[in-house]
Amino acid sequence: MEVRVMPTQPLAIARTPFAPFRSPEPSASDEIRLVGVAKSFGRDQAIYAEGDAADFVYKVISGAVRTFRVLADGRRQISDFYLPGDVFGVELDGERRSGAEAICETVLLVARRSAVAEDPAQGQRLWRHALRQLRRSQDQALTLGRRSASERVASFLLDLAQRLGSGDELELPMSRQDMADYLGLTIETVSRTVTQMQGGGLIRLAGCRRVQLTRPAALTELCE
Amino acid sequence: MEVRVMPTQPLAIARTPFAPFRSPEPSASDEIRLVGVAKSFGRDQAIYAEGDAADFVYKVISGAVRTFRVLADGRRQISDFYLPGDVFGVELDGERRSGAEAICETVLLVARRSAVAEDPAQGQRLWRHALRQLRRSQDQALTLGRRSASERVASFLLDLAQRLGSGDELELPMSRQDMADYLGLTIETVSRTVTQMQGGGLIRLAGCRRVQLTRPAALTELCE
DNA sequence: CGGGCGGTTGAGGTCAATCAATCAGAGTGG
DNA sequence: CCACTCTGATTGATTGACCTCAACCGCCCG
Repeated sequence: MEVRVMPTQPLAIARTPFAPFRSPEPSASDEIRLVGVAKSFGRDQAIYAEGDAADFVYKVISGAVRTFRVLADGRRQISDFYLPGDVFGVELDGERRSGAEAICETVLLVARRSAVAEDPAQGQRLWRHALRQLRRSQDQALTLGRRSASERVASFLLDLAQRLGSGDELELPMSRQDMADYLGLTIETVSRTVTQMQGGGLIRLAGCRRVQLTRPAALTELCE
Repeated sequence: MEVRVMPTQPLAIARTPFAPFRSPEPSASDEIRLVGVAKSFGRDQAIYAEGDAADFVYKVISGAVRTFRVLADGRRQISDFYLPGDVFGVELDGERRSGAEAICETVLLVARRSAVAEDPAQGQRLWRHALRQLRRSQDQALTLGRRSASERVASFLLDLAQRLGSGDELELPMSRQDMADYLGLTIETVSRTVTQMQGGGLIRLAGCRRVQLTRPAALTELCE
Protein backbone atom coordinates (compact mmCIF):
# COMPACT_ATOMS: atom_id res chain seq x y z
CA MET A 1 0.00 0.00 0.00
CA GLU A 2 1.85 3.03 -1.22
CA VAL A 3 0.60 6.32 0.06
CA ARG A 4 1.46 9.90 -0.67
CA VAL A 5 1.12 12.51 2.00
CA MET A 6 -1.44 15.01 0.87
CA PRO A 7 0.35 18.14 -0.28
CA THR A 8 -2.46 20.54 0.57
CA GLN A 9 -2.51 19.58 4.25
CA PRO A 10 -0.11 21.44 6.50
CA LEU A 11 2.86 19.15 6.83
CA ALA A 12 3.00 19.43 10.57
CA ILE A 13 -0.46 17.98 10.77
CA ALA A 14 0.05 15.34 8.17
CA ARG A 15 3.15 13.81 9.67
CA THR A 16 3.26 14.32 13.41
CA PRO A 17 1.31 11.77 15.39
CA PHE A 18 1.46 14.06 18.43
CA ALA A 19 -0.37 17.00 16.92
CA PRO A 20 -2.79 14.98 14.89
CA PHE A 21 -5.63 15.84 12.62
CA ARG A 22 -9.03 15.43 14.26
CA SER A 23 -12.25 14.53 12.55
CA PRO A 24 -14.89 17.25 12.61
CA GLU A 25 -18.23 17.49 14.41
CA PRO A 26 -17.26 15.94 17.71
CA SER A 27 -20.61 16.98 19.11
CA ALA A 28 -22.81 14.87 16.83
CA SER A 29 -23.64 11.85 18.93
CA ASP A 30 -23.14 9.31 16.15
CA GLU A 31 -20.01 10.84 14.73
CA ILE A 32 -17.04 8.57 15.28
CA ARG A 33 -14.07 10.63 16.41
CA LEU A 34 -10.86 9.64 14.73
CA VAL A 35 -7.46 10.94 15.65
CA GLY A 36 -4.91 10.35 12.97
CA VAL A 37 -3.16 11.71 9.95
CA ALA A 38 -4.46 12.72 6.56
CA LYS A 39 -3.32 10.73 3.56
CA SER A 40 -4.01 11.23 -0.08
CA PHE A 41 -4.73 8.55 -2.68
CA GLY A 42 -4.87 8.68 -6.44
CA ARG A 43 -7.52 7.29 -8.73
CA ASP A 44 -7.83 3.48 -8.43
CA GLN A 45 -5.10 3.38 -5.82
CA ALA A 46 -5.42 0.55 -3.30
CA ILE A 47 -6.02 1.59 0.30
CA TYR A 48 -5.87 -1.98 1.52
CA ALA A 49 -6.32 -5.42 0.00
CA GLU A 50 -8.22 -8.50 1.07
CA GLY A 51 -6.10 -10.43 3.53
CA ASP A 52 -4.14 -7.42 4.77
CA ALA A 53 -3.81 -6.76 8.47
CA ALA A 54 -6.64 -4.50 9.59
CA ASP A 55 -4.65 -2.06 11.66
CA PHE A 56 -6.31 1.18 10.62
CA VAL A 57 -9.72 2.71 10.22
CA TYR A 58 -10.49 5.54 7.84
CA LYS A 59 -12.70 8.52 7.37
CA VAL A 60 -13.24 10.08 3.98
CA ILE A 61 -12.32 13.75 3.95
CA SER A 62 -12.77 14.25 0.23
CA GLY A 63 -13.19 12.01 -2.77
CA ALA A 64 -14.79 8.57 -2.77
CA VAL A 65 -13.88 4.98 -1.90
CA ARG A 66 -15.14 1.55 -2.91
CA THR A 67 -14.85 -1.65 -0.88
CA PHE A 68 -15.22 -4.94 -2.71
CA ARG A 69 -14.68 -8.65 -2.81
CA VAL A 70 -13.61 -10.65 -5.83
CA LEU A 71 -14.11 -14.30 -6.69
CA ALA A 72 -11.33 -16.50 -7.99
CA ASP A 73 -12.29 -15.92 -11.61
CA GLY A 74 -12.36 -12.14 -11.25
CA ARG A 75 -16.04 -11.44 -10.71
CA ARG A 76 -16.23 -8.47 -8.38
CA GLN A 77 -18.92 -7.35 -5.99
CA ILE A 78 -18.63 -3.85 -4.59
CA SER A 79 -19.85 -3.90 -0.99
CA ASP A 80 -20.29 -0.16 -0.62
CA PHE A 81 -19.18 3.28 -1.65
CA TYR A 82 -17.90 5.75 0.93
CA LEU A 83 -18.31 9.50 0.56
CA PRO A 84 -16.95 12.48 2.51
CA GLY A 85 -17.76 12.06 6.20
CA ASP A 86 -18.11 8.27 6.00
CA VAL A 87 -16.05 5.95 8.15
CA PHE A 88 -14.89 2.61 6.77
CA GLY A 89 -12.38 -0.13 7.41
CA VAL A 90 -13.72 -1.37 10.75
CA GLU A 91 -13.32 -5.15 10.81
CA LEU A 92 -14.38 -7.94 13.12
CA ASP A 93 -10.90 -9.33 13.49
CA GLY A 94 -7.38 -8.50 12.41
CA GLU A 95 -7.73 -9.39 8.76
CA ARG A 96 -9.37 -7.51 5.90
CA ARG A 97 -12.37 -9.32 4.44
CA SER A 98 -12.55 -7.00 1.47
CA GLY A 99 -10.35 -4.65 -0.48
CA ALA A 100 -10.64 -0.86 -0.56
CA GLU A 101 -9.63 1.52 -3.34
CA ALA A 102 -9.89 5.21 -4.00
CA ILE A 103 -12.32 5.90 -6.83
CA CYS A 104 -10.89 9.31 -7.63
CA GLU A 105 -8.40 11.68 -6.03
CA THR A 106 -9.22 11.11 -2.37
CA VAL A 107 -8.06 12.35 1.02
CA LEU A 108 -8.55 10.10 4.02
CA LEU A 109 -8.12 10.50 7.73
CA VAL A 110 -6.23 7.43 8.92
CA ALA A 111 -6.42 6.32 12.55
CA ARG A 112 -5.04 3.34 14.41
CA ARG A 113 -7.68 0.71 14.92
CA SER A 114 -6.53 0.14 18.48
CA ALA A 115 -7.02 3.79 19.38
CA VAL A 116 -10.60 3.62 18.20
CA ALA A 117 -11.72 0.14 19.21
CA GLU A 118 -10.32 0.37 22.70
CA ASP A 119 -11.79 3.75 23.50
CA PRO A 120 -14.77 3.01 25.73
CA ALA A 121 -16.30 6.38 24.92
CA GLN A 122 -16.65 5.25 21.30
CA GLY A 123 -18.34 1.94 22.05
CA GLN A 124 -21.88 3.02 21.37
CA ARG A 125 -20.85 4.90 18.26
CA LEU A 126 -18.96 1.94 16.83
CA TRP A 127 -21.93 -0.29 17.51
CA ARG A 128 -24.33 2.07 15.80
CA HIS A 129 -21.92 2.49 12.91
CA ALA A 130 -21.83 -1.27 12.40
CA LEU A 131 -25.62 -1.43 12.55
CA ARG A 132 -25.92 1.31 9.95
CA GLN A 133 -23.55 -0.56 7.68
CA LEU A 134 -25.57 -3.70 8.26
CA ARG A 135 -28.76 -1.95 7.32
CA ARG A 136 -27.18 -0.74 4.10
CA SER A 137 -25.88 -4.18 3.29
CA GLN A 138 -29.31 -5.71 3.84
CA ASP A 139 -30.89 -3.08 1.63
CA GLN A 140 -28.35 -4.02 -1.00
CA ALA A 141 -29.14 -7.72 -0.58
CA LEU A 142 -32.81 -6.97 -1.20
CA THR A 143 -31.87 -5.07 -4.32
CA LEU A 144 -29.50 -7.75 -5.59
CA GLY A 145 -31.81 -10.62 -4.82
CA ARG A 146 -35.15 -9.31 -5.90
CA ARG A 147 -35.06 -6.14 -7.99
CA SER A 148 -34.86 -5.72 -11.75
CA ALA A 149 -32.12 -3.79 -13.50
CA SER A 150 -34.09 -0.54 -13.73
CA GLU A 151 -35.18 -0.81 -10.09
CA ARG A 152 -31.57 -1.30 -9.09
CA VAL A 153 -30.35 1.73 -10.97
CA ALA A 154 -33.22 3.86 -9.67
CA SER A 155 -32.56 2.96 -6.04
CA PHE A 156 -28.87 3.56 -6.56
CA LEU A 157 -29.37 7.04 -7.97
CA LEU A 158 -31.80 7.99 -5.20
CA ASP A 159 -29.50 6.70 -2.49
CA LEU A 160 -26.53 8.56 -3.91
CA ALA A 161 -28.48 11.78 -4.37
CA GLN A 162 -29.56 11.66 -0.76
CA ARG A 163 -26.09 10.93 0.55
CA LEU A 164 -24.47 13.63 -1.52
CA GLY A 165 -27.12 16.03 -0.25
CA SER A 166 -27.11 17.91 -3.53
CA GLY A 167 -30.84 17.85 -4.18
CA ASP A 168 -31.85 16.26 -7.47
CA GLU A 169 -28.57 17.05 -9.16
CA LEU A 170 -25.65 14.72 -8.67
CA GLU A 171 -22.14 14.09 -9.89
CA LEU A 172 -21.32 10.38 -9.98
CA PRO A 173 -17.85 9.79 -8.60
CA MET A 174 -17.69 6.26 -10.03
CA SER A 175 -17.55 4.67 -13.46
CA ARG A 176 -20.25 2.56 -15.09
CA GLN A 177 -18.16 -0.50 -14.24
CA ASP A 178 -18.25 0.41 -10.55
CA MET A 179 -21.99 0.92 -10.69
CA ALA A 180 -22.40 -2.43 -12.42
CA ASP A 181 -20.29 -4.24 -9.85
CA TYR A 182 -22.26 -2.65 -7.03
CA LEU A 183 -25.63 -3.46 -8.59
CA GLY A 184 -24.84 -6.98 -9.74
CA LEU A 185 -25.23 -6.08 -13.40
CA THR A 186 -22.96 -5.64 -16.41
CA ILE A 187 -21.68 -2.32 -17.62
CA GLU A 188 -23.81 -2.66 -20.76
CA THR A 189 -27.00 -3.19 -18.80
CA VAL A 190 -26.28 -0.18 -16.61
CA SER A 191 -25.61 1.95 -19.66
CA ARG A 192 -28.78 0.79 -21.43
CA THR A 193 -30.87 1.35 -18.31
CA VAL A 194 -29.53 4.86 -17.83
CA THR A 195 -30.20 5.87 -21.43
CA GLN A 196 -33.64 4.30 -21.17
CA MET A 197 -34.35 6.39 -18.08
CA GLN A 198 -33.23 9.44 -19.95
CA GLY A 199 -35.56 8.54 -22.80
CA GLY A 200 -38.43 8.18 -20.35
CA GLY A 201 -37.73 11.62 -18.93
CA LEU A 202 -36.83 10.30 -15.48
CA ILE A 203 -33.35 11.72 -15.56
CA ARG A 204 -31.26 14.07 -17.63
CA LEU A 205 -27.60 13.53 -18.40
CA ALA A 206 -24.96 16.16 -18.90
CA GLY A 207 -21.98 14.00 -19.69
CA CYS A 208 -22.08 10.49 -18.35
CA ARG A 209 -21.18 11.50 -14.78
CA ARG A 210 -23.57 14.37 -14.28
CA VAL A 211 -27.15 13.29 -13.57
CA GLN A 212 -30.24 15.32 -12.86
CA LEU A 213 -33.21 13.51 -11.35
CA THR A 214 -36.02 15.23 -13.21
CA ARG A 215 -38.78 13.02 -11.79
CA PRO A 216 -37.50 11.68 -8.47
CA ALA A 217 -41.00 10.56 -7.47
CA ALA A 218 -41.14 8.29 -10.50
CA LEU A 219 -37.78 6.83 -9.53
CA THR A 220 -38.99 6.20 -6.00
CA GLU A 221 -42.05 4.46 -7.37
CA LEU A 222 -39.81 2.21 -9.44
CA CYS A 223 -38.25 0.94 -6.22
CA GLU A 224 -41.65 0.20 -4.63
CA MET B 1 -47.80 -11.22 17.94
CA GLU B 2 -49.50 -14.07 19.71
CA VAL B 3 -47.24 -16.17 21.81
CA ARG B 4 -47.65 -19.34 23.76
CA VAL B 5 -45.58 -20.00 26.84
CA MET B 6 -43.44 -22.97 26.13
CA PRO B 7 -44.90 -25.98 27.97
CA THR B 8 -41.61 -27.79 28.39
CA GLN B 9 -39.95 -24.93 30.27
CA PRO B 10 -40.55 -24.80 34.02
CA LEU B 11 -43.38 -22.38 34.47
CA ALA B 12 -41.68 -20.45 37.20
CA ILE B 13 -38.87 -19.61 34.81
CA ALA B 14 -41.07 -18.84 31.85
CA ARG B 15 -43.29 -16.32 33.54
CA THR B 16 -41.48 -14.52 36.34
CA PRO B 17 -39.34 -11.60 35.28
CA PHE B 18 -37.60 -11.71 38.65
CA ALA B 19 -36.26 -15.24 38.37
CA PRO B 20 -35.53 -15.10 34.69
CA PHE B 21 -34.09 -17.57 32.27
CA ARG B 22 -30.46 -16.86 31.43
CA SER B 23 -28.72 -17.63 28.20
CA PRO B 24 -25.99 -20.26 28.43
CA GLU B 25 -22.21 -20.00 28.09
CA PRO B 26 -21.66 -16.73 29.89
CA SER B 27 -17.94 -17.40 29.78
CA ALA B 28 -17.53 -17.29 26.01
CA SER B 29 -16.26 -13.80 25.32
CA ASP B 30 -18.48 -13.20 22.31
CA GLU B 31 -21.62 -14.70 23.76
CA ILE B 32 -24.26 -12.07 24.34
CA ARG B 33 -25.89 -12.61 27.72
CA LEU B 34 -29.64 -12.24 27.61
CA VAL B 35 -31.85 -12.22 30.64
CA GLY B 36 -35.46 -12.82 29.78
CA VAL B 37 -38.22 -15.33 29.44
CA ALA B 38 -38.64 -18.27 27.09
CA LYS B 39 -41.42 -18.12 24.56
CA SER B 40 -42.55 -20.66 22.06
CA PHE B 41 -43.66 -20.05 18.49
CA GLY B 42 -45.40 -22.27 15.98
CA ARG B 43 -44.48 -22.86 12.35
CA ASP B 44 -44.70 -19.65 10.27
CA GLN B 45 -45.75 -17.64 13.30
CA ALA B 46 -44.70 -14.00 13.26
CA ILE B 47 -42.23 -12.95 15.93
CA TYR B 48 -42.37 -9.33 14.82
CA ALA B 49 -43.29 -7.44 11.68
CA GLU B 50 -41.63 -4.67 9.69
CA GLY B 51 -42.56 -1.37 11.33
CA ASP B 52 -43.12 -2.80 14.80
CA ALA B 53 -41.44 -1.21 17.79
CA ALA B 54 -38.10 -2.90 18.39
CA ASP B 55 -38.37 -3.40 22.13
CA PHE B 56 -36.93 -6.88 22.43
CA VAL B 57 -33.99 -8.92 21.32
CA TYR B 58 -34.03 -12.68 20.95
CA LYS B 59 -31.87 -15.75 21.21
CA VAL B 60 -32.84 -18.98 19.55
CA ILE B 61 -33.05 -21.84 22.04
CA SER B 62 -34.42 -24.40 19.61
CA GLY B 63 -35.93 -24.32 16.15
CA ALA B 64 -35.13 -21.77 13.44
CA VAL B 65 -36.06 -18.21 12.48
CA ARG B 66 -36.05 -16.21 9.25
CA THR B 67 -35.83 -12.42 8.97
CA PHE B 68 -36.97 -10.84 5.72
CA ARG B 69 -38.09 -7.78 3.83
CA VAL B 70 -40.82 -7.68 1.25
CA LEU B 71 -41.42 -5.29 -1.63
CA ALA B 72 -44.81 -3.78 -2.34
CA ASP B 73 -45.67 -6.43 -4.90
CA GLY B 74 -44.81 -9.31 -2.58
CA ARG B 75 -41.29 -10.16 -3.65
CA ARG B 76 -39.48 -11.32 -0.53
CA GLN B 77 -35.81 -11.33 0.37
CA ILE B 78 -34.79 -13.34 3.40
CA SER B 79 -31.98 -11.49 5.16
CA ASP B 80 -30.80 -14.38 7.28
CA PHE B 81 -31.69 -17.58 9.06
CA TYR B 82 -31.09 -17.94 12.80
CA LEU B 83 -30.31 -21.26 14.43
CA PRO B 84 -30.01 -22.38 18.07
CA GLY B 85 -27.58 -20.10 19.91
CA ASP B 86 -27.99 -17.19 17.47
CA VAL B 87 -29.06 -13.75 18.63
CA PHE B 88 -31.29 -11.64 16.41
CA GLY B 89 -33.57 -8.63 16.57
CA VAL B 90 -30.97 -5.98 17.41
CA GLU B 91 -31.93 -2.80 15.55
CA LEU B 92 -30.33 0.57 14.99
CA ASP B 93 -33.34 2.50 16.18
CA GLY B 94 -36.73 1.80 17.67
CA GLU B 95 -38.41 0.43 14.57
CA ARG B 96 -38.13 -2.96 12.91
CA ARG B 97 -36.59 -2.82 9.44
CA SER B 98 -37.52 -6.40 8.67
CA GLY B 99 -39.96 -9.02 9.78
CA ALA B 100 -39.13 -12.19 11.70
CA GLU B 101 -40.98 -15.50 11.69
CA ALA B 102 -40.47 -18.92 13.18
CA ILE B 103 -39.67 -21.46 10.46
CA CYS B 104 -40.73 -24.43 12.54
CA GLU B 105 -41.68 -25.05 16.17
CA THR B 106 -39.27 -22.69 17.88
CA VAL B 107 -38.38 -21.63 21.40
CA LEU B 108 -36.83 -18.21 21.92
CA LEU B 109 -35.30 -16.40 24.82
CA VAL B 110 -36.82 -12.92 24.84
CA ALA B 111 -35.03 -10.01 26.51
CA ARG B 112 -35.79 -6.32 26.76
CA ARG B 113 -33.71 -4.32 24.35
CA SER B 114 -33.02 -1.71 26.97
CA ALA B 115 -31.57 -4.25 29.37
CA VAL B 116 -29.11 -5.36 26.71
CA ALA B 117 -28.23 -2.16 24.88
CA GLU B 118 -27.65 -0.16 28.02
CA ASP B 119 -25.44 -2.69 29.71
CA PRO B 120 -21.92 -1.33 29.28
CA ALA B 121 -20.47 -4.78 29.92
CA GLN B 122 -22.14 -5.96 26.70
CA GLY B 123 -20.92 -3.12 24.52
CA GLN B 124 -18.04 -4.96 22.92
CA ARG B 125 -20.13 -8.05 22.39
CA LEU B 126 -22.95 -6.13 20.73
CA TRP B 127 -20.46 -4.43 18.47
CA ARG B 128 -18.86 -7.71 17.47
CA HIS B 129 -22.27 -9.25 16.96
CA ALA B 130 -23.23 -6.47 14.57
CA LEU B 131 -19.94 -6.89 12.69
CA ARG B 132 -20.51 -10.62 12.35
CA GLN B 133 -23.97 -9.97 10.97
CA LEU B 134 -22.47 -7.43 8.60
CA ARG B 135 -19.92 -9.92 7.37
CA ARG B 136 -22.65 -12.44 6.70
CA SER B 137 -24.74 -9.87 4.88
CA GLN B 138 -21.80 -8.89 2.70
CA ASP B 139 -21.13 -12.53 1.91
CA GLN B 140 -24.75 -12.80 0.90
CA ALA B 141 -24.47 -9.70 -1.29
CA LEU B 142 -21.52 -11.27 -3.11
CA THR B 143 -23.56 -14.41 -3.66
CA LEU B 144 -26.65 -12.55 -4.82
CA GLY B 145 -24.77 -10.18 -7.07
CA ARG B 146 -22.24 -12.41 -8.71
CA ARG B 147 -22.82 -16.11 -8.27
CA SER B 148 -24.78 -18.54 -10.44
CA ALA B 149 -27.66 -20.64 -9.18
CA SER B 150 -25.57 -23.73 -8.47
CA GLU B 151 -22.90 -21.66 -6.74
CA ARG B 152 -25.56 -20.08 -4.55
CA VAL B 153 -27.02 -23.40 -3.50
CA ALA B 154 -23.59 -24.88 -2.87
CA SER B 155 -22.50 -22.02 -0.63
CA PHE B 156 -25.81 -22.17 1.18
CA LEU B 157 -25.50 -25.87 1.95
CA LEU B 158 -21.91 -25.51 3.11
CA ASP B 159 -22.75 -22.56 5.34
CA LEU B 160 -25.67 -24.36 6.90
CA ALA B 161 -23.72 -27.57 7.43
CA GLN B 162 -21.03 -25.63 9.23
CA ARG B 163 -23.45 -23.73 11.41
CA LEU B 164 -25.43 -26.81 12.35
CA GLY B 165 -22.15 -28.51 13.20
CA SER B 166 -23.47 -31.86 12.10
CA GLY B 167 -20.62 -32.81 9.80
CA ASP B 168 -21.65 -33.51 6.22
CA GLU B 169 -25.16 -34.56 7.16
CA LEU B 170 -27.80 -31.88 7.60
CA GLU B 171 -31.49 -31.47 8.17
CA LEU B 172 -32.84 -28.37 6.43
CA PRO B 173 -35.21 -26.55 8.72
CA MET B 174 -36.61 -24.44 5.88
CA SER B 175 -38.67 -25.03 2.77
CA ARG B 176 -37.52 -24.68 -0.82
CA GLN B 177 -39.39 -21.38 -0.95
CA ASP B 178 -37.36 -20.06 2.00
CA MET B 179 -34.14 -21.19 0.34
CA ALA B 180 -35.20 -19.50 -2.88
CA ASP B 181 -36.03 -16.24 -1.13
CA TYR B 182 -32.69 -16.29 0.65
CA LEU B 183 -30.72 -17.07 -2.50
CA GLY B 184 -32.54 -14.71 -4.85
CA LEU B 185 -33.87 -17.55 -6.98
CA THR B 186 -37.22 -19.22 -7.61
CA ILE B 187 -38.38 -22.39 -5.95
CA GLU B 188 -38.16 -24.20 -9.29
CA THR B 189 -34.55 -23.22 -9.83
CA VAL B 190 -33.59 -24.32 -6.32
CA SER B 191 -35.32 -27.63 -6.86
CA ARG B 192 -33.68 -28.19 -10.21
CA THR B 193 -30.27 -27.28 -8.86
CA VAL B 194 -30.60 -29.65 -5.93
CA THR B 195 -31.65 -32.60 -8.07
CA GLN B 196 -28.85 -31.78 -10.48
CA MET B 197 -26.36 -31.85 -7.61
CA GLN B 198 -27.75 -35.19 -6.58
CA GLY B 199 -27.36 -36.44 -10.13
CA GLY B 200 -23.73 -35.27 -10.13
CA GLY B 201 -23.07 -37.14 -6.89
CA LEU B 202 -22.32 -33.98 -4.91
CA ILE B 203 -25.12 -34.59 -2.43
CA ARG B 204 -27.54 -37.31 -1.48
CA LEU B 205 -31.14 -36.66 -0.51
CA ALA B 206 -33.26 -38.63 1.92
CA GLY B 207 -36.55 -36.80 1.65
CA CYS B 208 -36.34 -33.21 0.54
CA ARG B 209 -35.15 -31.90 3.93
CA ARG B 210 -32.41 -34.38 4.70
CA VAL B 211 -29.18 -33.72 2.81
CA GLN B 212 -25.86 -35.48 2.90
CA LEU B 213 -22.87 -33.68 1.43
CA THR B 214 -21.09 -36.57 -0.23
CA ARG B 215 -18.41 -34.44 -1.88
CA PRO B 216 -18.08 -31.27 0.20
CA ALA B 217 -14.78 -30.39 -1.46
CA ALA B 218 -16.52 -30.26 -4.84
CA LEU B 219 -19.15 -27.98 -3.35
CA THR B 220 -16.46 -25.70 -1.95
CA GLU B 221 -14.81 -25.57 -5.34
CA LEU B 222 -18.12 -24.52 -6.88
CA CYS B 223 -18.05 -21.42 -4.68
CA GLU B 224 -14.49 -20.47 -5.74
C1' DC C 1 -4.63 14.66 -36.08
C1' DG C 2 -4.38 10.23 -33.87
C1' DG C 3 -4.63 7.22 -30.05
C1' DG C 4 -6.83 5.58 -25.93
C1' DC C 5 -10.26 4.98 -22.70
C1' DG C 6 -14.85 4.95 -21.06
C1' DG C 7 -19.34 4.73 -22.63
C1' DT C 8 -23.00 3.48 -25.84
C1' DT C 9 -25.40 0.66 -29.12
C1' DG C 10 -26.55 -3.60 -31.57
C1' DA C 11 -27.14 -8.70 -32.42
C1' DG C 12 -27.43 -12.99 -30.67
C1' DG C 13 -27.02 -16.36 -26.85
C1' DT C 14 -27.93 -18.13 -22.16
C1' DC C 15 -29.49 -18.91 -17.74
C1' DA C 16 -33.01 -18.50 -14.76
C1' DA C 17 -38.03 -17.06 -14.60
C1' DT C 18 -42.54 -18.16 -15.82
C1' DC C 19 -46.36 -21.03 -16.79
C1' DA C 20 -48.19 -25.45 -16.28
C1' DA C 21 -48.60 -30.20 -15.13
C1' DT C 22 -47.41 -33.99 -12.30
C1' DC C 23 -45.71 -36.19 -8.16
C1' DA C 24 -44.97 -37.35 -3.16
C1' DG C 25 -46.15 -37.27 1.51
C1' DA C 26 -49.09 -36.15 5.42
C1' DG C 27 -53.36 -35.73 7.27
C1' DT C 28 -58.62 -36.77 7.08
C1' DG C 29 -62.61 -39.10 6.85
C1' DG C 30 -65.41 -42.87 5.17
C1' DC D 1 -57.47 -49.84 5.00
C1' DC D 2 -58.13 -47.02 1.30
C1' DA D 3 -59.84 -42.92 -1.35
C1' DC D 4 -59.51 -38.00 -1.04
C1' DT D 5 -57.45 -33.64 -0.27
C1' DC D 6 -53.98 -30.37 0.57
C1' DT D 7 -49.47 -28.72 0.49
C1' DG D 8 -44.82 -28.66 -0.99
C1' DA D 9 -41.64 -30.40 -4.34
C1' DT D 10 -40.36 -31.84 -8.83
C1' DT D 11 -40.30 -31.84 -13.80
C1' DG D 12 -41.20 -30.02 -18.46
C1' DA D 13 -41.80 -26.40 -22.05
C1' DT D 14 -41.39 -21.85 -23.18
C1' DT D 15 -40.26 -17.08 -22.47
C1' DG D 16 -37.66 -13.23 -21.39
C1' DA D 17 -34.27 -10.36 -18.97
C1' DC D 18 -29.86 -9.83 -18.81
C1' DC D 19 -25.22 -11.31 -20.49
C1' DT D 20 -21.79 -11.78 -24.12
C1' DC D 21 -19.42 -10.41 -27.96
C1' DA D 22 -18.54 -6.91 -31.12
C1' DA D 23 -18.60 -2.54 -33.28
C1' DC D 24 -18.87 2.21 -32.78
C1' DC D 25 -18.87 6.76 -30.63
C1' DG D 26 -17.14 10.81 -28.20
C1' DC D 27 -14.27 13.02 -25.35
C1' DC D 28 -9.73 14.05 -23.60
C1' DC D 29 -4.95 14.64 -24.18
C1' DG D 30 -0.83 14.35 -26.29
